[in-house]
Amino acid sequence: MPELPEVETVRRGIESLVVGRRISSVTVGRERSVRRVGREAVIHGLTGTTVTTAGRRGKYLICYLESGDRMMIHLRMSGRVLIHPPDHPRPPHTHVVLTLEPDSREARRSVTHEFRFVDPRTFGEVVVYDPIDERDVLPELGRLGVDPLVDHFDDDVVWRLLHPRRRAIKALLLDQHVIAGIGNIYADEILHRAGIKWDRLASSLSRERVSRLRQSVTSVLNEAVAAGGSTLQDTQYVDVEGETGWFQLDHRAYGRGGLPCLTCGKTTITRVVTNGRSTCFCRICQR
DNA sequence: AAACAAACCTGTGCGC
DNA sequence: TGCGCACAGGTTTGTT
Repeated sequence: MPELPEVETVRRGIESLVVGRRISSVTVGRERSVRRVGREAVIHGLTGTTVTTAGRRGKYLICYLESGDRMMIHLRMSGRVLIHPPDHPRPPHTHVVLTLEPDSREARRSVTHEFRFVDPRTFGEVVVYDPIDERDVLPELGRLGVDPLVDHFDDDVVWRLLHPRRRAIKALLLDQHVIAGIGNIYADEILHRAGIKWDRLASSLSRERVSRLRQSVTSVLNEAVAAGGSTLQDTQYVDVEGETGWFQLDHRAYGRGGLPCLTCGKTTITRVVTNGRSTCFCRICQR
């Protein structure tokens, strides 16, 4: 579910509601959500400490702790972070709960809250680790590609990344080792706005078209972050306060198979399935 | 190098 | 109303 804009929205929520507040207790319901390091490491690593900074790379959330350790959260398909008062009913599939002490300096932090990691499909995870062990515990972090909003991301960078590769452009956009943070929704939106068909080989695109693609990546992701991400019909994705995003109202391709193309108005959006993943695009606008 | 399938899980929506 | 099946935002691993 959550891609870069949704994860960034969660990161901002943690920044405003969690950073600086002591974690007084930790409970882990489902071991699977902490499978990487185990229940004890998560409980001992978090109890009594404080999140000092909330960071993100691609779809990985990384909270820096006062103890020197770090907490990595990946939401995968169905994970959510919710920050609510203890008397607010815990949703089903609440697997990890951190109790946050009040912070009298700010009204919305002045009472106890629970930081809840909720995840029906349990693909997501919470990892607490010493940064010295990062390479061993989270080897995939070291293999992440450039983050379009965190790293330097200009036409030259994107050209060098894409042009050498004889691979369908959508597959490259989705490849977290190349560019980190884009998933199925935003890949379709980015390609639609760039006017590029999903199966074009990256090596066949001109510098001008790669430049247009880079602009599309930047503008779509920034606009989506500004809108608080995309919440689809099932309302799976919400921010830490339970609010939906709004970028789905600006979708022009994703989920619009059979509906008119809002850009050209001359045809309908085509939906194809490859590798069990759906792709929506316009046969006229995208070539 | 790249394409593809399967695996990890649960919930939802659809057709019958 | 109930049942079975297809399908869903991600990522890794293994096979062609």
